[in-house]
Amino acid sequence: FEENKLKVLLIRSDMKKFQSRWSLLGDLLNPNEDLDDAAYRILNQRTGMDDLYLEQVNTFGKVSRHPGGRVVTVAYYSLINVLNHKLQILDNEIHWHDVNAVTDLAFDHQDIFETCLKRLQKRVQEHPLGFNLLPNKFSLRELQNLYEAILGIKLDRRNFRKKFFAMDFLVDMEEIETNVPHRPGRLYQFDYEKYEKNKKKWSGIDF
Amino acid sequence: FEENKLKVLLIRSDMKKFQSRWSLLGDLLNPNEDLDDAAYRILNQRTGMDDLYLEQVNTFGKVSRHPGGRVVTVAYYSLINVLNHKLQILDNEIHWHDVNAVTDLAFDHQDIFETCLKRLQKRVQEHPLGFNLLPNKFSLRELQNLYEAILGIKLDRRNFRKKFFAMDFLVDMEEIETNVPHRPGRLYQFDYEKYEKNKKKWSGIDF
DNA sequence: TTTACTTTGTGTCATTATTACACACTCTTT
DNA sequence: AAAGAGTGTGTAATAATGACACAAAGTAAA
Repeated sequence: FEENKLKVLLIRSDMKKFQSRWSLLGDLLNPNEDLDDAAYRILNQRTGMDDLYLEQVNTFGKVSRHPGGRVVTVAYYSLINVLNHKLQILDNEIHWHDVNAVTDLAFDHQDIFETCLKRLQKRVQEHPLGFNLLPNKFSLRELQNLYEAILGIKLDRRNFRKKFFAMDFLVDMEEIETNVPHRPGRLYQFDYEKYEKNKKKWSGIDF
Repeated sequence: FEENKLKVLLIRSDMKKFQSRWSLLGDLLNPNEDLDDAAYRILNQRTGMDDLYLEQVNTFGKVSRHPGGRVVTVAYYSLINVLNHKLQILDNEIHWHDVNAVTDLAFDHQDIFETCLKRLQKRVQEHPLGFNLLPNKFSLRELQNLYEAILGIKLDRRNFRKKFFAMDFLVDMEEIETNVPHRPGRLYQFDYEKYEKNKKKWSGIDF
């Protein structure tokens, strides 16, 4: 999430057939490696990042999906806060793309991508995942911009604030934004503990 | 779904290690077979049934999950109307079990089973899948019993009826139940076409 | 044939959640 | 000093939900 846009990390395909179209990151599962561990390892190897939200989405297993032979792909998505993690993009064949501008990916990756984005859109309304994409302290405007970017819709500012305050897991840090060209907003933190405690009686965000 | 209970089809494990504990049905993916096709084929081979609702749920890939070696399992669940399809249970090592009485399955199948059941509980509140488990014509009591069995909760009869009528895809067949020891209820059909048309502006059932 | 029993079918009211909308305030920039 | 931009807050109308009661239709048993 950057400049109020939701972005996805893509790499140029190295297959001739797809003549440098973009594709999702991926690699092979090792024989003695748990599937979830593999997803984590691959993400870590490609981005150098650690301690990330990672969720399995779906498994794609059409015979024809990879020109090189039978490949079954288990798709995961991760939420990466570029600011926190200071991702080093070593390879200039790897880039962040606005999710609204992603088209025509290599293999069946367009399908995989859209499935993952839809899953994120749903999940973010059921659990407070969004915070993984924000700095530790954030203003409500930043939070709202994030939700609008993920869901692709405009939200009413007053109702948005009401809703989040009612959920009662934002902690007022008693600080305000700096370097904004207007009246600065208050900064908040997400209270993971409080959320975990109240999880049971909580059934979603729902915009 | 039988006798107002939601049931799952289990088979006795043939592995010594699990000394005839129950397990889910499964088999191997063929080299030149799409994953979804394989799920369908396996279901069909084991049950003789056709034309079923089938949904991929999750992929389980812990190294240690199968004592015989590395097996990655892609879990699907299906909704089978036993009455419509007249399942022949050829093998007496295969049985329907009340979902509330399923414990201690072989392998990691308990985990898989619970994941699938949770998915069904969620899905059935987002899409009208339930009809796959009912006869073509059904009374509102049957429908409510089904939802109660799937969700494991009691629902208010009047509100339930109101909700379904408001959705407006039940067709009144102008017939009534027979062979019930009380006042018979009207019979309804699910109108797939109407549902498909109105799908967009429809966001769930939500009990 | 009468009575008890069970389940159907329906309406209303109180409560809660959602939506839409306006204005004074604070800080920055010119 | 004035303009610009976004913050922070309240309220009223509307819609959705949940709780609840009673007459009617059929069956079963006396």
